[in-house]
Parts: sequence; C-alpha cells; structure tokens
Amino acid sequence: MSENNEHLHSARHSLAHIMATAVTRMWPEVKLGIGPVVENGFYYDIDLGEQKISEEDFPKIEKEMKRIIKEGQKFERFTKPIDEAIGWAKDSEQPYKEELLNDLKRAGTTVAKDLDADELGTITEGDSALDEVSFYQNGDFVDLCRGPHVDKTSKVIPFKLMRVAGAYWRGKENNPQMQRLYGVAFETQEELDNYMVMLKEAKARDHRKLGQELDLFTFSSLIGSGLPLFTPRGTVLREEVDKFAQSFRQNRGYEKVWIPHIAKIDTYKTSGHYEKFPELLKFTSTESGDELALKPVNCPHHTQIYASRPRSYKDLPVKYLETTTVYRDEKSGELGGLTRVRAITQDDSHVFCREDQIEQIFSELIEDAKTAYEILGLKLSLRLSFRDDGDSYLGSKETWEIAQKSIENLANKFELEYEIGIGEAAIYGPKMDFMATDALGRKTQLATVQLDYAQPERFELEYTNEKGEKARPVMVHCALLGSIERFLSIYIEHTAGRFPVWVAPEQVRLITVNQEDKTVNFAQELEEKAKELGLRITVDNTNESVGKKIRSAEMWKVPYTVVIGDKEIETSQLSPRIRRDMVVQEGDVTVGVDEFLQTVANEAKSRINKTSLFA
RNA sequence: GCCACCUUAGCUCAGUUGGUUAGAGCGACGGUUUUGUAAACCGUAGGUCGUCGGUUCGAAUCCGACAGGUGGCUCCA
Repeated sequence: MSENNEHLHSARHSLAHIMATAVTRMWPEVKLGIGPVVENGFYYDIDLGEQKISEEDFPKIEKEMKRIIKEGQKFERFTKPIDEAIGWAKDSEQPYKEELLNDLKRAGTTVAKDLDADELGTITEGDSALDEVSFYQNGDFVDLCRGPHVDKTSKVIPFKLMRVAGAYWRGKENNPQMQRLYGVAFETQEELDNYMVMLKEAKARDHRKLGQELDLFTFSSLIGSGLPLFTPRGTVLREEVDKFAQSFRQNRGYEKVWIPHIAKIDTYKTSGHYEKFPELLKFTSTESGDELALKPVNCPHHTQIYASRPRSYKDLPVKYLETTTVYRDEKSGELGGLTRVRAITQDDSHVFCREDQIEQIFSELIEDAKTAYEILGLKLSLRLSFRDDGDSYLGSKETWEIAQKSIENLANKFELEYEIGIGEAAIYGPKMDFMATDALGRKTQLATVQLDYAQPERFELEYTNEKGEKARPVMVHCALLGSIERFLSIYIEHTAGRFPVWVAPEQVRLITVNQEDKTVNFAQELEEKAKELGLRITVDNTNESVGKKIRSAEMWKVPYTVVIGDKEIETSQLSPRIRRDMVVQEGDVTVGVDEFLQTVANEAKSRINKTSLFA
C-alpha cells in the first residue's frame, strides 16, 4: 500500500468510528456490529432494536460527526487482555462485540474468515497465542479495533453518508438483521464531488432508464415482477445478439434443438435440482396425475435427446444448441431491471463427449468467448468457480478434484488471469465464469463454461466405445451470453444505448426537408432499397422543422441520419449525419445513394462499431 | 424473503402545516407554417394522485394491508 492509500484507508476507517461515535451519542442504547473500509468509503453495522434509522436522519448524524471532527479528539490505541476485553463488552452491553471477542479467543490470531481482518483487534503479527486485543478510543467512544487510524478526528477527509441498508449480522440469513450505514469519503472535496458526478453519469446510462427512453422493454405490474416484456426495438436487440452468439457455435458444429418449457417433476428429481431447489419449481398437474414443473434448467431435456438413440464413440462429441427460456422463482427482493429476472433466456449449449475431448471442447469455447467479447467491446474477467466443503454437490469429491484441476490447467494454458471463487460452483460441476462490470461497478456473470460428470451418471447416459463396451460421456454446459436479459443489461449500459449498426434497432433514419410529394417519394424509394438490403430504416416525414427531426433522431441514438431535400433528389448524393461515437475523423461525408446503403449493410454484416464511410 | 425508502397525465417532475374545480414542460392530437443538420407558432385532449381499507367535517397529503419499484443483505441451478 502506498503512503497515500494508507492514509485514505485509515481516514475512512476513522470516519466509520466517528459515525459510530455520533450514532452512540444520539442513540446511547445502540448495539454496534462492525465498521470496515469498503471501496470508496466505509460502513458501520448498527442495531437499534425496534427503532430504525432512515436516510432522513443523515443530516443530523452528519452534523454530529462534523462536531466530533471539530472537537479534534485523539485516537488512542491501547490493549487489553482478551478476558478483560470480553468483560468490557459485557459491561458496555455490546453483544456483537462480545461474540467477536469470544471468537477471537477461540480462533486465535486467525480471524473468523467471514469478517474483514481489519475489523478485529487482533494483536500484531507474531503473537501465536491471542492474549491481548487492541482498542482505539476517541473521546468517550471505545471500540475494539486493529487500526490504524488518523491521529485525531480533525484529520479526516471529506465524506458523505449515502444510504442505509439492511444487513444480516455476519452475513448469515438466520442472524438478526442490522442496519448498515454507508458513507463515501475521499482525500479531497474535489474527488468527492467527482465521485458524485460519476454516480450521476452512471445513473444516466442505467439500462432501466435507457430501456424506457429507447423503448426497448417494459414491465407490467399485472404480468408480474421479474417478467420483462420486450418491445419491437428491444426484440431486435435480443435477436441480433443471440444470432451473434449462436454463430460461433454453429461454426463449431453445434446443432439446434428444441424442447418444451415444462417437464415432469421426476426429471428434476433425477437431475438433483429438486433436492437443492425444491421450492423454486412451480407446479401444475395434468389430468393423468403427472406433476409438471416449469423448467429451471435445460440440461435434463437435452440429455433425453442424446439418450433417444444409441451413440458410438465415433458420434462424439454430440453438440446441442438452443436459446430458450428457463423459469426460476427468484426472491422478490433480488429482482432488478433485466439483471435478475424470473424468466431467463439462456443461449445454452450442451456437449456430450469423451473425456479425451474435454480439452478440445473447452478450448473452442474459451477462444470463442474471447473473440465474441472482443467484438462486443466488453472487458471480462475470469473466475474459476469451485466447490466448497458443503455437501450440496452431486458426484464424488475425487471427480470434482480432477475436474477442477483440469479447468485450472486450461486457464493457465490460455494464459488467462483468473480468480478462484470457492463455493461458486454449480451443483453438478465446477465452472469457468466470465464476469463483466456494470455502470455502477457491480460484477455480473455472463459467459460460463461448466464441466459436468454428475448428470450423465444420473441420467445414465451411455455410448459404445471402441472395444464395444458401454461407457459414460461427460457433459460440458456453455452459454456465451449467459442470460440474454442480463447480458443486455450490461451491454445497454456499456454502450449507453449507442448500439453499433449491427444491433441498432433503427440503423438509418431519413428526414424529409418538407412534405412535398417528390421529397417523400424519393425518401420512400430509398427506404425500399434499404429494406431489400436488410437494413432497419425509417422515414420521418412529419410536419416538423428539420432541426427538430434531427434532434429526435439524436435522442433515439440512430447511427445514421440522412436529410432528404432537393439537393439529394437532384444529385443522388447523400450527406449522412453519423452518430458521434462512430466517427473516426472530423469532417463531412458525401456519398452516393447506393454506395451509402451498401456500406451500412456491410457494416452490419461485419459487425464493426465505427463508420467506414470515411474510407 | 429481510431492512430502509419511493409510487401524482404516456414521460420527467411541482403540489406549502390535511382545506374549494390537482399544475408545468416534453410527448400525443388539431390547425397555421413547407422547413437544410440538436427544439417554429397557436390551440385541444389527457389524472378515481399505484390498489383496497381506515382516521377525519374534509385525505394526493395521516394510519394499515396489498401490488410494483429503488438501494443494500441473503440467494443465484
């Protein structure tokens, strides 16, 4: 850590203490949890029992914090023997602190792994036995803490309280829920102001806002939450990105299949999904007494296509591809825009292969994912999602070990940087997840490649090997976009709604200078020609000023806008207005009608995101 | 699901401490205008103030339930 970062860190941490001090002054009965530094700021978890803090209280709290800062209280460090510390927690009626101290006593210097190490007053390194813990005191406020802090409260940095949110004590759902007060803090007021501006800009490109403004999708409280409805424009988006993602796998010999969206519940008892997600499947029953569920995954259906005829080792790999919707009963509080929905459309694919083919299949998929996201202009980070020690996984531990090892080897082979996510695996196997970051800095999983030994076993899939014996194939699951809805949420924010020509719902807009017949006719002829080339084009011949129609086209973020008037009719030359982000050099372009249309059609076909009109 | 907050016209938002017929801009529609690269002018329509219930002489405003949404927590096959 650089000296600057160190100062920033301790200043933010000190602000967490100051906030706790202020809250304690205002509500002396408050029970404190932990208060660590996070990206851009800090938080403190508090518990006021029945009473709840709301954002309306922030001005008062901030005022009190400023008073404490003005008082210039010294941050003083001292240590206490662990038992004495526990006594302190008891006396001051701080049950959460008491629990932490008891854990510290039991677990020694190694902090309980679900807590931020900074939070606990563990004694400096080298102490094997934990006899003492450190405290920091400012004014009357004493807190278990490892530090470091700034010298005194007056030495902190500009801050702002942002929001209050519920948070379970130690992140466990069964624990009491506390209130988490979030604040941001930066070295200078200017940086803080910049951060606020950045937040505002991120909000401006929020996919939910753009979805409304650009008429891409909508929700209906009647239809239900988490069930997006795509408008004609939004549907173009869906279909274009899907075609794009499918093209990669079609080049690799994947074949399209089709399956219904429901299945007998036994399907998921066999697959193992029922056991882990019993409440998440919605049932309906048939006259004959079968219980049917909406499919939460596609793999079981696909296994049955594989199993529908005998397979030889020569047939493998068998590669299926399908973009289809699955239904999951996501908890209401987790839904949000397109990021998390209940009807999830996956660009799913399943490969049934021999063990010696796994590497080849993975290599193809990794390469395609890299290429695809380069074209999309999205930077992805890689996470290897492995299992934890829990027992909710299918298959033997040994098989998992082998699978995880081979995934890690592949990542290394492709020289991909990765992090390992323990406990992030699917129930049936480890995954390679490609993560994107949204406008607000939240990480989201998009592409995923998963290895699965468990389901072939459960569905008793077979092929005949070269010796004429029955053998078990391995499954590889892959989605390049992941969920189309979630992908679009990221992509809309990434592009700020300025889609490249190949995805743009409206690629060209013609604006007539007036409503005279010859002008309108010329525009309509042009429109016909463009449609023959497969372009998405519209004509704006409304009775509005040219300036206003240009403005409207700008706001719809149309890539090319062409004004049609006498000049164009006479010369058959167009001066297209090109959306700013696609321009590669300054200056106007004049181009013949046919050449213009052909150029745009080519751009759409080759999926480039800058104009090629200057060439 | 849990905690906090939000819901007024198609959209973005005003609406004083509860008090007459709830406002604006944009959009839509009608008319005038025939327009040359980011907003021409005039007019009209549009709201059971999310839904249901309660308190009150009186509710957009206060209380409750439900629905939907936002920010987190937890979860994410």
